[in-house]
Amino acid sequence: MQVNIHIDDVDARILTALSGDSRRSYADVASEVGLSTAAVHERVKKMIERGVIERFSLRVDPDRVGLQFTAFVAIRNDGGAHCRDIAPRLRELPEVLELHSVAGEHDFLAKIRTTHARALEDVLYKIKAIPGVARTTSTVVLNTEFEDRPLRLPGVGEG
Amino acid sequence: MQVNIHIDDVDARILTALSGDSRRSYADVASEVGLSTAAVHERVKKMIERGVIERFSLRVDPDRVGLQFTAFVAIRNDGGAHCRDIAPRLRELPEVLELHSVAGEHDFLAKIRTTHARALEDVLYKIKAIPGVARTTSTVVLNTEFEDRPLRLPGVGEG
DNA sequence: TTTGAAATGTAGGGGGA
DNA sequence: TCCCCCTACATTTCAAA
Repeated sequence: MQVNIHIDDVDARILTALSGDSRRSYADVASEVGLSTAAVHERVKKMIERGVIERFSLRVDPDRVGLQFTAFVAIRNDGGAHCRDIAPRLRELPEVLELHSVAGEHDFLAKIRTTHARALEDVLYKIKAIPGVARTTSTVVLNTEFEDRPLRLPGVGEG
Repeated sequence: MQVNIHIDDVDARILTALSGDSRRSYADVASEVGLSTAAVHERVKKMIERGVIERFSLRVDPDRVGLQFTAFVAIRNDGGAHCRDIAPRLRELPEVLELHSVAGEHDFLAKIRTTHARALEDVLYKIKAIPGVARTTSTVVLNTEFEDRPLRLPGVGEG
């Protein structure tokens, strides 16, 4: 089954193979998907060019690099002229790992990671100081069951 | 400044260097942090052994692989005997990208990605069918401002 | 497919805390 | 003493013709 206009089934299988370990050799991936090394290399290159692959990255255990504390912070704006400027300001805070604009009661949902609870307080003060931010609602993470799982693409592994 | 017991400053700088592009050669990283290629290699190997580096991965643009729809789903359990079994059941669903046990009004917060809104409905039915799940509250993502940013470790880049 | 260039990964020796 | 770094080299992988 064709997944979409950006990638075909073979691309999807290459992405799946690499997402678990992006340092696998192309020869290794090639034997898994049934292509030559050069063909895999060519497809990876094209997926990078098309923006399908954004970058090769590294999964670090946050607990072991001093980021033991996680919280989700919902942010509501005041409906004023500053609303458009909130996201860029939040991007400046390294503790804000991800930021989503959301529908519903709040306007943004931020995933935040710090060394400890006390440090979250500092970040919240900074967020509340951003013009246009009306209020924040924090949800403290007790335990992260899982995150950053290897990719599971729709339509792969069903044939 | 020593970040913590797991890594020192040099490790932190290596992680920072690799997190933006994990395919950078060790020689390249070595010249940046002021070590030999072999020393960088050795440190990376040890960080893998100690679990600091969990894996080398790949950042894929979800919009281009058929995952255009994102939602956060808060899950409340019924306080019964099945509560311990909810997380493993949620792990079986590939659409659930991450799962956190949280304090507050709800018990779990799940980040879910599907092809479209209709597909989220299917996932929600599956979640509600899990024994112990009392109810779910979904927050639809309108736009992801940013996520999976390159690492910014506390105590790095301040010296 | 082939082939040169480059990167990886291992071994052994040396120096500083 | 112990830990870490460096040089050197064999092997593997890359990337273009």
